[in-house]
Amino acid sequence: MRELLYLQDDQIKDCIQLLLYAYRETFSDPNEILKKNSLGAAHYRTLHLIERNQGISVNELLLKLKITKQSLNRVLKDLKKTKIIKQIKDQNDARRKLLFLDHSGKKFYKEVFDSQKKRIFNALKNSDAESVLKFKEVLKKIINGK
Amino acid sequence: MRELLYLQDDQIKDCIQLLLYAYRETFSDPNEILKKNSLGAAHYRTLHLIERNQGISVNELLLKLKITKQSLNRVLKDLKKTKIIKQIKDQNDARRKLLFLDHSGKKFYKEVFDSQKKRIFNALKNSDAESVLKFKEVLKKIINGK
DNA sequence: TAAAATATGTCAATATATCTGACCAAAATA
DNA sequence: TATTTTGGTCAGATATATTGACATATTTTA
Repeated sequence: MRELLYLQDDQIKDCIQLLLYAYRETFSDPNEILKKNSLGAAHYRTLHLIERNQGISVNELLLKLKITKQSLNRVLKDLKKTKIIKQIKDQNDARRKLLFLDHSGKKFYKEVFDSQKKRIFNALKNSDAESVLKFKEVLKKIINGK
Repeated sequence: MRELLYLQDDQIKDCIQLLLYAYRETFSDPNEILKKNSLGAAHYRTLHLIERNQGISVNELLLKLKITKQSLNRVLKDLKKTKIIKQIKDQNDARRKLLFLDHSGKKFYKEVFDSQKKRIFNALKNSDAESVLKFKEVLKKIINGK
């Protein structure tokens, strides 16, 4: 069997370290703005998913976040109180409460996203289209992998 | 100016989400083994860096981890107690205490790393060398970016 | 050599984000 | 009608981090 350089342990450890740093930097950028609004990283992760999946139900959100509903509820309560998100009963199934960005939510989301966007934008700007494509492909394989 | 598709907000949001998922999955794999040894993710992050940088000092470790020394000390204390790491005085500067894997550390690190390796290994195995290269390049740009 | 700086460690209080487990109510479904 | 699904809540525990104060040993500097 051919020895593939990029499959050696050292290379894999490199990847793991890069992933750790990239995640940490990307998700620490919005902390300042979040803190000013008495919110934390957990609120942003949730907000991000609601913005990307307007009308998502609580259960669906739980599956994506992989946390307990007790944890999520603390976050949702804070986001509702500050009018960042709202919940609307599903017409077809009144048990389900669908989540949307609320009044102050759109402005707030934009603000937080912009603080995080720069880092990714610059990285992609300095890469060619193909690199970005491959970058995403490998990430997807990691997510679905094991 | 040409409109680059991969620089649009939606694409950037995609990247952010992929990064979040990839990080979460990769760093949740070792949790089971860690828990069995009464250790957590923080211990592994530290252990990983010590393995990759044998002989690193506490201060250098702090800079890489970006946490306070009080936080790090809890982690180091646990890792020393269980003979996973050891500290040896720097010959040239006796204030500095250098960190190395200890007796049970090598075996334990291997075990934990292996639990995390599969996911990355498979992802890279199913990618070509160039993709892996580009993947790492973009990650590096994200880390150094903003 | 005395003073300042550096490297490490510790104590205490607090914040945050998560967990487990128990329980409840409304609505849909079998 | 009985069961399941969806959402919410209370209480207590754990893991990881913070701030701020202080202590000790060692090295560097004035």
